[in-house]
Amino acid sequence: MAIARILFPLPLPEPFDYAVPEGMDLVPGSYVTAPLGKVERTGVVWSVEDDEVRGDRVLKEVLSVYPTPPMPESMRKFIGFAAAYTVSSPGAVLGMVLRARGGLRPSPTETQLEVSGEEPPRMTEARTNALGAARDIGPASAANIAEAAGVSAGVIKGLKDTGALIARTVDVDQPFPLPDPSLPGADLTSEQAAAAKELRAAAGKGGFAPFLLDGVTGSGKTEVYFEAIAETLQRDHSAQILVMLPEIALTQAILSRFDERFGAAPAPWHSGLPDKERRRTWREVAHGRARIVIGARSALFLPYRNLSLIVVDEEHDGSYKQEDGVTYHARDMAVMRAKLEGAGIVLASATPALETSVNAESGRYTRLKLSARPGAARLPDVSLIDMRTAPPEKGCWLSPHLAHALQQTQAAGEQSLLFLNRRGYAPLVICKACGERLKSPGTDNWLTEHRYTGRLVCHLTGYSIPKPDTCPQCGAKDSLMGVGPGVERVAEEVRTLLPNAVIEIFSSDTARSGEETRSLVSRMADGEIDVMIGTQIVAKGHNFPNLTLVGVVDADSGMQGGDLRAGERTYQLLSQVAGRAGRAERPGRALVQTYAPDMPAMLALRDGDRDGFLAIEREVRAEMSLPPFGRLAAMILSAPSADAVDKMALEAGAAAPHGDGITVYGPAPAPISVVRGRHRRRFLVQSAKSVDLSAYMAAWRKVLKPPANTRISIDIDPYSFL
DNA sequence: AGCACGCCGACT
DNA sequence: GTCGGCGTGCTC
Repeated sequence: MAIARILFPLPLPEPFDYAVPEGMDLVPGSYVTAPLGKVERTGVVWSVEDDEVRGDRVLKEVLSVYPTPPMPESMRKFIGFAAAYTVSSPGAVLGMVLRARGGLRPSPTETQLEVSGEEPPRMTEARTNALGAARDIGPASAANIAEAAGVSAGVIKGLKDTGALIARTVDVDQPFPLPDPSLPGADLTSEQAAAAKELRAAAGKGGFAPFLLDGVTGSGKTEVYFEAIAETLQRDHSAQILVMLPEIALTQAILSRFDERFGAAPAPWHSGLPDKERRRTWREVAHGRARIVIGARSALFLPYRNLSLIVVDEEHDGSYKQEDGVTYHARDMAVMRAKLEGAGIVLASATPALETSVNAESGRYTRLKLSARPGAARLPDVSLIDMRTAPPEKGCWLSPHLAHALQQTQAAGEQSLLFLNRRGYAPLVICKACGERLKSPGTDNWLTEHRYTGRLVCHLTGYSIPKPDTCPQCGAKDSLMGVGPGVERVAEEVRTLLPNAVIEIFSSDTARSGEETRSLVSRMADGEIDVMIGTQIVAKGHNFPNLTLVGVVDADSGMQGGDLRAGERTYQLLSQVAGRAGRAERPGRALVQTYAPDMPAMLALRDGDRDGFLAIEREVRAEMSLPPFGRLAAMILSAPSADAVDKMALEAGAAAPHGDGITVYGPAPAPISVVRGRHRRRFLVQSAKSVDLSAYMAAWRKVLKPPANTRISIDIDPYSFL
């Protein structure tokens, strides 16, 4: 009897053994169902053993096999690798792969009707209308035809019975149209053409080949990697290509650019995709029929049959780091996956992560540089405003310099963008009478005042209350006062400064839906808005041709929190924001307000000296053996009470195995020490580059026996230190 | 992840 | 005296 070892999409430590019924054809990678406890579950065959029965245990039998092609070996290896690296179980990683259950079954079908050309024996007005509608909208369901014709379902049925309408069964999920790589690409500058040529050469050869496409904002990186996609499609007629984007960039605009270049929209994948589309994309990917997939980080875990090229656009973007559940960095995992698949990979960015930049310098990645913007567009002039010598007036947040620039810009009929990464009106509310700082219950987080909605909101937990009239602490009336700037307050200041200007706030509060976002972006692009005030949502990829002034209200705010990437992130964010200015013919300028104009990040930003900035950052990290010159991992313990978590942390610290070149720091309260009523403590573990830190963390985790209620999570390569 | 088993509060 | 709350443990 054959035994199948089946991995389930659950956090189980290993695959489970099942008997293979006589005549069932199973191979490693087959998608199957099998009884697990009381229920029937879907899993993947991890191996098939021709052996006799294992021990004396009676095994349950595999129930059924799905018609989906088996998961390729490279994918199974990738799952194993990802589980070991992230210190989670292979089943948990498989859980990320099998998130569209319906994708395993064939497409649901629908009965559609179309006109046969035959005349019904008796014609009525309703019948004429119905046949007309059926002719107009083509094959459609009975209900749709009835609605389009404004007749009842009975009329449609009558026509079907006479043979004037004929029914056929069609799949609800249609395959994606095939991309055509032979369509002409955009006209490339000589620099773009040179980069495209190198990518085409590598894509034509096939095999693992990592590139860093390092191009300033607006230099046309997309057109260049389109050429690599075209070449890959041409070389291999079953090749699949994954283009990853930060979640926020998955807009209609990028889909239409693919459509224009390849004559077909790509298959989309992201967390907000409706079930029906998710199922369709999953199925088409698994069958190898979806050729180009465009998706957020989770698209890396789709079951491609022949993944040949991965593009990671905006590779430095923080949203590639998955923070809960299985914590992984999609860019790093993508490189690993490309290696296992023997696929090409292109990391594209205007501000590459230090990790990526170091890999390019060491020659592990080939760097392709794009230094010019096509046409007349120039990078803006950046100047720093020293807020110590040119402070704003009391109660204001814009220095006289920036205020003046806003007035000039409006007078010239051009647009301004103010950037402040703080939602709401004021990030802190205090009581003038007793000094109380209002916090979210059970946490240390300040409540942010939102004047537009009249509420106080915790941005971490979502807790929100109407703004009280009296201080909850001392009861003083009308004593609560917002402290510090948010976008709403800056908008108020601009309204006073420019009474005739059209001013809009662009933040996750004002752009809740795709519709609202599109409307704000298109109104700005069309010049209908004079001053846009936005949070980091404005930093990404929008093209505003008439925008000539970018003001950064508080460039220092990103530097708090003391994590190792603060300087890097600030530089990336600010240079992206500054890059919004001057994308068309008009030159742009960026004014950056800072209290620390001597910081390397600020000086580099002013001078456009990204490489100088990276060089300094690199020294610091190398000196301290921080990534990418060393490794980091975090272990976070949480429990309902501070006492319980402290006790557990003490035991965990004592149980940490000794390891050469490994230092364990902590326990310390995690930077957000209380989340949803759970108290958290964190260990930070640092090691040399050569150490297998995942294995160390796994060994440590294994000797810990967390008491009831305490939970342990491990984060390899922590990014946010929160 | 489900789904069970298992021990303590408000109902007929 | 039962119904049911969700805490803990198992699933080949």
